[in-house]
Amino acid sequence: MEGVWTIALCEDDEALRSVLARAFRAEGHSVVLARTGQEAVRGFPSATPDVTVIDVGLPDSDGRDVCLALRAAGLTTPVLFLTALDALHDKISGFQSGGDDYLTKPFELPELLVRVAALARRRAGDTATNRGLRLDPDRHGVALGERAVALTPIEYRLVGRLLSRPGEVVRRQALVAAAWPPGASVHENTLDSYIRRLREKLVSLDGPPGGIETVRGVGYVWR
Amino acid sequence: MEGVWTIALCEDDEALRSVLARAFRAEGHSVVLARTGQEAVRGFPSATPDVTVIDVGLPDSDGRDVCLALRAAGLTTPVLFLTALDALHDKISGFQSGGDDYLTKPFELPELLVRVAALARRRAGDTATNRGLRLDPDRHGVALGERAVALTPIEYRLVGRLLSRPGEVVRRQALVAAAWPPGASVHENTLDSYIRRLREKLVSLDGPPGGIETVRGVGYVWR
DNA sequence: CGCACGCAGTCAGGTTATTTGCAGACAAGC
DNA sequence: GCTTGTCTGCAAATAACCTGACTGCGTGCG
Repeated sequence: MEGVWTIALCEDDEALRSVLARAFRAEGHSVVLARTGQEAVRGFPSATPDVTVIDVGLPDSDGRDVCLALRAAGLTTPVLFLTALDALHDKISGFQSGGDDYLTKPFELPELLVRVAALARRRAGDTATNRGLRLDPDRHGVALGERAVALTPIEYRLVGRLLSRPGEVVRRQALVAAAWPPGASVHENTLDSYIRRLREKLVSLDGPPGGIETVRGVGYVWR
Repeated sequence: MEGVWTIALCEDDEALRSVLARAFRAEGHSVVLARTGQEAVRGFPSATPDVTVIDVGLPDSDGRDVCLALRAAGLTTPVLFLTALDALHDKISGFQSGGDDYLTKPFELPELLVRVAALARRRAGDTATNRGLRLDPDRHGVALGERAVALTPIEYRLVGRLLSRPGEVVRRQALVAAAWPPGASVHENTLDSYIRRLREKLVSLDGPPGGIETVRGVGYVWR
């Protein structure tokens, strides 16, 4: 896994939705769910996901309209369409309503995961620069200009989560959920230890001061 | 259309090849053609295309091996695989042998054009070379200057995958997928053993130190 | 046939990096 | 000044990896 992302999923089928959500979480990503197009349009923009997966065949509206509505709401994340329709015009119109990829049901789970990863990676390349600091998937670390440090898997997922939305407070609980496998029992203090070590590694890059700030009683922010 | 590119196409079927070539040219791109994997490996690197399209089912070799060979030869362009196989493992191993997209025959021409355009648009910048080490397909081994060592099939595919993206961490899972036939059950430790044997063989070439570095909890990098 | 050989896969034990938990110092907010 | 939550340094526990040796399988050769 190259990074830690937030994935928005809009799917009406109960079974499929939970399978996909579990699969994404198993890879360490956070998931935002919606059952209907309406829910998606209401919920996704504020979640600012890294990738959006939308079922075209929603009960209340066409997934492509949802995509357009999301774009209109200012969401710029890549969109992958999921659909039972495999006629050509559907694919093309999927791409043309702002979609970035297209997958026909039935599909195999790993293929979806791979494609989602490809989309997220592309986006990360576009935007993951925060004051010069960027996640470096190649080295599995972070880099600032020339300098770079390697990170352990947990550290990597932690910065990934913080960097993904600069200026936004991330709750301790959310960080734990992002960095540890689901269901892991994590001692309160363990997170503190990691933050400490992260800060240590980050100063070794000696960029401008700042970085991980703590918000007492809530969590941490990247600034 | 956003630009004019050079597209390399490796396809053995006469009819399909000319249809595709004509379609690409109709959009204003230049096209470099190859009938066989051998031709592709010889011709594509010097053509430095923006996108490479490879048929997996070539008569003389597996398209994925062609991809590995091209990558080893220093070609960094995105690769789109074309294939009649739509079984899952084929798709996955396509992605993991360094492919960037995958299209199953029969496909509709506009879809291919759209995907090729997407790849060309996000074409990555050039990357580093392999410090003189290169894959030697004839001997089925690796060579550094004068010296050369032979490799077993699995070893060969492993270095191939590592060399294909120097400096980029390759996950254990991806290495397994690249080196073993799909669905093979590979004991955790088996990969370790192979890496060990590879390192052993590589020091016998006594080039500069370095080579395969391990990234704990993730995979390995070629440096 | 019987043997040697190279390749592939396994195992057990040693060696590290990573992860976790503790316990005391510190700082913020009431 | 007291409580609560966070920081820090450290050491134990764990998991990942390395290593060397061993087994089984097939191929080719005498």
